[in-house]
Amino acid sequence: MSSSTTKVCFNSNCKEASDKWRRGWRRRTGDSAYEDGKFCETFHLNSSGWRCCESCGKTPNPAWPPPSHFLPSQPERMKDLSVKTWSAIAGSGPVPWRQAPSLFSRPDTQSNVQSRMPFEIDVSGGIDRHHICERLSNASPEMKQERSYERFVNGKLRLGPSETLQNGNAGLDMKEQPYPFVNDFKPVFLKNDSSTSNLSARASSSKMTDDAQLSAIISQPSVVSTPVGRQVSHIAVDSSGESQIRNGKGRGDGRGRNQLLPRYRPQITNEELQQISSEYPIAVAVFMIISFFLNDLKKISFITPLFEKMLSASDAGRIGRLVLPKKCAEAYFPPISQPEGLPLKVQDVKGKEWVFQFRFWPNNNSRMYVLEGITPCIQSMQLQAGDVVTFSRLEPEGKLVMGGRKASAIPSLDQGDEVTVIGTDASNPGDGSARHKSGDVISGNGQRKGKSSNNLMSQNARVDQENTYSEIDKSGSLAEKILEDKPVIHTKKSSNLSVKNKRLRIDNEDVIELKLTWREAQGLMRPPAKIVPSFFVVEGCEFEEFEEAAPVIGRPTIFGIDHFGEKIQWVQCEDCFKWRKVPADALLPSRWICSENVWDLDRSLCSADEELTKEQLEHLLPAMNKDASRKEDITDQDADLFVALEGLDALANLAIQGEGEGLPISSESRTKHPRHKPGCTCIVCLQPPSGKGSKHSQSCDCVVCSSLKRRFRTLMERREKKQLEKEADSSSQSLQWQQSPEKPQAVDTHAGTDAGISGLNQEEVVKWGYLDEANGRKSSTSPLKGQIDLNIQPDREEELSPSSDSGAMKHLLPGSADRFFRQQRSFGSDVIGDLVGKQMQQDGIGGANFISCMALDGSHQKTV
DNA sequence: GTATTGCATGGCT
DNA sequence: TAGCCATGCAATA
Repeated sequence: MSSSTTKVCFNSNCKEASDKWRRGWRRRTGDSAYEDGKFCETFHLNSSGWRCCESCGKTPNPAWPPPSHFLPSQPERMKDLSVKTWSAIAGSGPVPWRQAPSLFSRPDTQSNVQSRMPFEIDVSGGIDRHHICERLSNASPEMKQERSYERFVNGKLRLGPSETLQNGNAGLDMKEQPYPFVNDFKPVFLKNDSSTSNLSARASSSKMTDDAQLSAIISQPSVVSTPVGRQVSHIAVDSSGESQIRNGKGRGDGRGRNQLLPRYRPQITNEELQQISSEYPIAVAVFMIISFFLNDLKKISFITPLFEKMLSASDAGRIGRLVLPKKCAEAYFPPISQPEGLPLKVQDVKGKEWVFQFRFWPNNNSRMYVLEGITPCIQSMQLQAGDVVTFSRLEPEGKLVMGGRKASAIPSLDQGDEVTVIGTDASNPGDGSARHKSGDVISGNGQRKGKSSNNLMSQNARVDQENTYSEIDKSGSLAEKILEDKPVIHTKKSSNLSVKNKRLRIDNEDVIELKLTWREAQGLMRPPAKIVPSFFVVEGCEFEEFEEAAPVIGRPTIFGIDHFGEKIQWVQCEDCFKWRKVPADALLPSRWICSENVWDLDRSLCSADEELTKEQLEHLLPAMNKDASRKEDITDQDADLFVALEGLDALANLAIQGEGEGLPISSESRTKHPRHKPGCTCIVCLQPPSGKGSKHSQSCDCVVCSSLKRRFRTLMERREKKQLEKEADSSSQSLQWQQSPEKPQAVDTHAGTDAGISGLNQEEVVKWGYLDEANGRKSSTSPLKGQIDLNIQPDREEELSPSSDSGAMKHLLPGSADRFFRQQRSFGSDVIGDLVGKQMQQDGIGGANFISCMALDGSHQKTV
């Protein structure tokens, strides 16, 4: 208690003078904000000066509304406490119920809380602040947390673990919410004319002590606040399940103490609550707030959303049985000991009363609770499978209220973090597949990860995912086609996918397509704009690492080399479909049009001529089509055409990016690794899928390549000699074999009759890899397939497992050259170690060197 | 033959 | 791995 020489109240607005001063209200934190202040005993209602310490200069938390918001004169309170004002209260001020405050709880910012504990608000004539604060100070950590209402962290609200947001699943993962979020909350109350709530009875009892009153308040769960405009309420279901108070009485048997699954947490919409409480204006809520401080909680009742459930096909079927979540049934419905159960009166939002049979079946030493006879009610609400039924309770009378929500009206993506899959028909209530779990399908933010995002985050996730899909959709014909062809992820059985994987099952066919989509997406990935990646090297491969941002989906382009030898991209205008040349490092949006061609203003209009000639376009498009197509190979006809047009020289030029000139590079040469830049020649990017093809360029003269070439020549000479000997011994058999229909059509390496390879010797054939893989087809347009392949093991050519790669061995044919050619095209990279290792051993290169070579394979210009 | 009931099964968490 | 629960299905009305 500080004494002062002044005899005037510290509050400048107070003109009282006194010799008997007391120190300012002691704060629970014990800080001295008002320690040296002097306050008279009178609370100056209309003054805010008392809030601001004129001694130390400390002011109330700016998040707090001015005091007048809390305690205007009675008529003014009703007027001032608009929804907007209320929201401020909900977010920062004294929130008289449990749920809304818990929205903002966060245990790691206790100090903030302490300064803004609602019971510290100076309510004149109300609760003894000191006493309450003492109680709170002495409360257990859990209680503190429970009562740690709102906190701000860097201007944002952090939501505590026990909170439930509009999607009903927040609180599993703390996410930041922008502060305005709290403005969305408003209470919904019902007027109770007939009875007095337990809360009000307790709170309004004049005999109750403040502590008891506080206890009553704190333990009272049956209050609802709903976010305005977000259509979802906050709920009275606490995560601990300890608020299972029915008619004001807790569950003595501890039922329902376990946490409800997020998908059952109610997301009752504002409209629903409003519908239920249509005759009770928001002003009642305001009145409730004020009444709380005035110890006048009479004539108020509450809606407590209990749980909700998405209707399964069975639920919505003719059977008329609604399977109730066990925990919900046990927590919120009357206890039943007999399977027959008991009739349960439920009122719908229209006020119509239904009677269902609440019963259970024994099931695996457990119970399966059902509501029977719900069909009329379901039909009355026009609900179908996939829609959601909600159960609420009117307090204090405990009347059950059943609501419904159409699937198409579900505001959140997730009920437990589900996401809407683009292309699904969410409006089809019979198809619950419209809702997906993010964790299962796309995103990593799902509840399935054991965490849950709040609704905003979910919405963001949805937006992101939509964008992602959209970008893929726009940028890739395959993706687009997939989305067109597969608008809905099918399920095997039920039309109701609800929330479980079972209901999200994807047919194998779809899985394949999704994989292809992913492959496509990989090809579309680009480094994010303005993001400078860091690089690290793994086994000689340089990787880009984007720590701040993931690669983005860009418009598919075809990389090439222009006439000046510079790398470029060819990109097609979304509108006019003309191909434009842009710099190789340009990051293009998924939708790109000529007007965005800032690099070539002459061709920044769709009316501008295309730079590519028709012939060039012919080369360009097959590559593009191939890239976009799900087909792994082009047809023989295409190959013939391509080879005929360009020949091996063209292939050679295409084979390695940068060695061609003026010709667009096949998309096959583009990076396949999403984190590598286009044109990257590291092993990851050079190596075709499944390990086929070459990792080394045909011009490579590294130890491995030169050794292999030498070894190959020796082997071929030896085998040719053997072959000639055999043929001399059995010329007739040889002739018969040559006429065999099994002889491959395109493996006549000696004849050289195909266009483009005429006159080539074997080495050239090998060099350019004209011969294709196991199916014996001619080379595709893939330049990579035209490169020499080190995946060869001449000494083990007949020992290889058919599973080594591509099943090529199944098609091995007589003739060492053919066999060799085939194998050198088909062996997987997994055998290269053995192959080259043996080779290098023969060549006197140690194993360690070999390992080094392999490690540096992707950049094997380095010395081995 | 149809509807209802009660239980069993199996996918999923 | 236990428990939940969607659904199938046989028994029954």
